[in-house]
Amino acid sequence: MTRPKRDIMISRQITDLIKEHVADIPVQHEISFIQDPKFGDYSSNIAFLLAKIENRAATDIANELKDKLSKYPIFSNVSVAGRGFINFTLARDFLISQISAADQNDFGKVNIGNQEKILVEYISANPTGPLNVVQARAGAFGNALVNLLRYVNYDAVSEYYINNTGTQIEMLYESLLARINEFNDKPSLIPENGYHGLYLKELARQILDNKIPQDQWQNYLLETIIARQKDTINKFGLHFDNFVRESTFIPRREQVLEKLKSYTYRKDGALWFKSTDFKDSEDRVIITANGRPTYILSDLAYHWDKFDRGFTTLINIWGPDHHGYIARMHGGIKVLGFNPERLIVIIAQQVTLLRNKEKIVMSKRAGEFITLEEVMNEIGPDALKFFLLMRRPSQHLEFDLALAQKTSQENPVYYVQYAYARINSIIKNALEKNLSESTKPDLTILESDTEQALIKMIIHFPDLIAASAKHFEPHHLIYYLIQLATAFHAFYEKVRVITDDATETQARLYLCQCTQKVIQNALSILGVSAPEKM
RNA sequence: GCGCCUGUAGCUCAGUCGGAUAGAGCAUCGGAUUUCUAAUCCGAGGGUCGGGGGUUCGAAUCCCUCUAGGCGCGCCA
Repeated sequence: MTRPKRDIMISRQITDLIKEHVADIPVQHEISFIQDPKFGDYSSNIAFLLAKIENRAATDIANELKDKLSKYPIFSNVSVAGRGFINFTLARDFLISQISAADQNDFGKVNIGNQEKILVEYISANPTGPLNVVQARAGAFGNALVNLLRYVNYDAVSEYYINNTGTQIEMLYESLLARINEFNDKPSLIPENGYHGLYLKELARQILDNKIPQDQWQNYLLETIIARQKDTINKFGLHFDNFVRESTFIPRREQVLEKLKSYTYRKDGALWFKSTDFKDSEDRVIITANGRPTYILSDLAYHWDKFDRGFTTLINIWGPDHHGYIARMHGGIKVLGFNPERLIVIIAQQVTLLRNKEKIVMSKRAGEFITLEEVMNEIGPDALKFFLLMRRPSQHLEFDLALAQKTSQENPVYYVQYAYARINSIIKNALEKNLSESTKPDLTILESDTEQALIKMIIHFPDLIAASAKHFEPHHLIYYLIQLATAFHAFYEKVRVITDDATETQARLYLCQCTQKVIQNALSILGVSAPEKM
């Protein structure tokens, strides 16, 4: 007998039942996961919304619906609370029917994206030095976001844009020359806006030692820095589908200029883009008085190319110093003939690093910064990612490196990973005792409070994924993982998995496996490893 | 001066985009292990959601205003 495939999202299943009694469900309708179990498991705000439309009391509507919805066997209880909430408690049989889907490797995958092509561009650091911690944050976030979008069926692509031309690159080269002169005992002065980091001194040494011909210095410099950045990215565990170079778009700048023509004017020898027509605070130079194109010209060419490649949504993750850049980009994109709303800019706010409560001021150009490499070496890529992803991107983030190390024992990443490792150990023990997994364990015996609570957390996973993806907010997964781990640890303390009772053992092993799969799926979206043992 | 972000427990932060008695971790205090990993569990205390006004059935959330902090404001990126 075939039945239509049931939706794995609890919220959708409940909504479907409400739909049988309410013809038009307002878009603001929400099924929320209730944290406090005394109210139930999920709640609906439908009565409030209908009250406004029908001009009736919310409690009356809620009570009517309650009577109608109570008859469905998926609920063990439906109640009305507050001024008109409808609260649902899920029936045990229903929980069991849902958990039986949770040992699938793809559990939690829901369709939101419909294979829409979406491009996520992040980090895109200038190839002028080592990656820093803000870029680490953008990196951890972008990587997790791409994974999350793919999980909900977007055709998501990650891209890193390398600004390998322009004034900054020349400045970098001049700074290198100064360092080389330094070694050759010639007069040397790093330009005022140049790069003072010691890595350039080290590179200068390398160039001299390897007797690199002078006409290759600039290329050697750039390629070395780019290679090092990529190396750091790999060590941090980030994956990019494409690395795109700004130089690729030089030919296309002309076409951008052509399109922008009616929104440009000459002043003081420069060519200006009338971005104030698009809510920018001032107009912007696109060709300088000495004939150089500014950054935005290439960037517009690049974004034009993104749209040409068929992406319908572009997400850019920028540092806080770029917020003033958004208006002109949106303006430019509009003039190019695309919908500026299709470019979504997420600002990854600043990261303030402290060491022993003292702020570390970071400026790449001044050469004072803690690199991503250094932080990673101190606290490890997993803990660093987890930490950076815990905060929503708009939140300014501060953490003390000394503290992060000192409290690493209580670090939430270990708490979650420990749950995974614990389960692994249990399963290993079961295998050693030749307890074969039952394909159809009798799950009805999972009736204790901690078991029920754990099941509820597990089957909520698809809803959590959907909500996180919808708002581009991977940080919800962190809080979910901590809750899930809490539910598991509580279960572990309360009941024994491997006992003399075969039925009980198999049912509990099954629950462990489901928990483990969910932890694994969530961690892998975040880019954090799931260790077999700790 | 203009723009962006932030202000929630002692500390670091969530709060499913307007919903119920505002939550978690850390820290503090008090308990738990002869059994599958104590990197664990159970419990307690701790709040004028920066202040004020407005919108409505209902506001930490939306609007206005004040205030505090951070960042940005280049013919750099």
